[in-house]
Amino acid sequence: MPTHLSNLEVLAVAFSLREERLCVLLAPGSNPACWALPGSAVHVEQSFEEAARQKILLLTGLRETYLEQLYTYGDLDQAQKQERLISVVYFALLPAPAGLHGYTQDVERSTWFPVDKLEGLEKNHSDILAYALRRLRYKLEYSAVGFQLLPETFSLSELQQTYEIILAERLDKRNFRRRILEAGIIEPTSSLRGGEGRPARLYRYRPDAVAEVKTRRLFP
Amino acid sequence: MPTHLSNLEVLAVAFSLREERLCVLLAPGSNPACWALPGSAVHVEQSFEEAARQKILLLTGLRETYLEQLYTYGDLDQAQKQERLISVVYFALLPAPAGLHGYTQDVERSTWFPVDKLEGLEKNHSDILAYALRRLRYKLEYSAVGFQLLPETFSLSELQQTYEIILAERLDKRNFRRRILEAGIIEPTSSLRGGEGRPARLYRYRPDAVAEVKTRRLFP
DNA sequence: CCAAAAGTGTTTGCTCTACACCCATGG
DNA sequence: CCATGGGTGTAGAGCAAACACTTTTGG
Repeated sequence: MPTHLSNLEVLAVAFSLREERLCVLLAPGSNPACWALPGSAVHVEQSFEEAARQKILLLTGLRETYLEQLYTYGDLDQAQKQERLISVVYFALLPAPAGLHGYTQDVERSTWFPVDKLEGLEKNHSDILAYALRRLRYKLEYSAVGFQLLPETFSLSELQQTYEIILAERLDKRNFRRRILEAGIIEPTSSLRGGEGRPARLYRYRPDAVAEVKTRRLFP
Repeated sequence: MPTHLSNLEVLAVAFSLREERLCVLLAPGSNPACWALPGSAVHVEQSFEEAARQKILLLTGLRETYLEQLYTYGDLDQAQKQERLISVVYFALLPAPAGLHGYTQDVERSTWFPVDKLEGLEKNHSDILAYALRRLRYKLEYSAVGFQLLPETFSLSELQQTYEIILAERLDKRNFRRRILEAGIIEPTSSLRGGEGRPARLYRYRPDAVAEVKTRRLFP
């Protein structure tokens, strides 16, 4: 069986909320005129997931993020046909700093870009991003990943805002609360958050309750 | 950036119906006491998907099958830590020959095994299979892959039987028909199939109607 | 005419949706 | 006491589930 040379990288499509917009983390591409999904070689004795996690840690300082394998591309290099670039793409959700606003980053010149108006991405990366985005919206509907984009505790209004931003549609407040609470995936904490208006009860994710959710769609 | 040696293979988890049971295609493993998912090296100038398709063609004679990438494993070889085996796993649905019975194969000594009582699989392969099976059941609920396991034309009873076998539960005949037909994913042909009892109208898949289906679950 | 499988509607309960007002706090 | 966002219930519509008999063919 003939084998051949291949290069291996992991790519990360990392989403987060910045100033009430869904953003993706991009780094300068190999072509300096383009932005690209952050990627990294996989070191010896490191799993794909570890490599992706490490890259995200490096760029954002966040270690414990939601991470899931998305797809693996293995197309041949157009120039040198003998050489194949294997890109294992991971999908990550990073918590927004409290209040949906927050930190900026300039490690390796990577930055957050709103997903809705992106151009000048490196070849193929727009397709990968579009796929990841579709997957995110999809997941939000039948699974319960929303709060992975929020800090450890959050109000129901913040959570609803998150869903609205990603799904790009308005949701009914009462229905939203009922469904999320009935799904049993979050639980109230004892603390409140003040601000303008009446203080909001803060909730936290119940890590034990992941499995149950898949039964029915949250937003059919 | 340190790179290192890696071997690349594609694996196929190919499902089909044999004698009213859901079966998976297995080949002799590298350890001769074990069965394994059929795999193949990826040739130069061949995409992952082409490699998977070719392997299935070789083992079953079927070329146009439903195929989708499932997951990529890249664990380190336990023995030689410098060496990594990258396994890109594909998920395939093969049409049963008419009437849910059918052809046997003995190419490369590969055979069909019912998924419900499997043992003696090669390391990791049971997990991969379990994952693929979960995915199949899942897909069946919200998407419309069921008839990929049937021949080109089929009766509604056969289709229902397929769903019942895979989901391992009984479905109501009238409700099943209504939903499938309302989903608009199949259309009646002009032919009937005789047999015992009243002849059944045959249906065919409408390839144009894939996108629509995702809107709502077929079996909530 | 009997056996065997195909085909067909309606009622009931439940779930989703739409909708408007009171509550708690800070200034 | 007023502005701001947080929090709450219900009625109606639409969808899903349960259910049994008639039709067509072959032997």
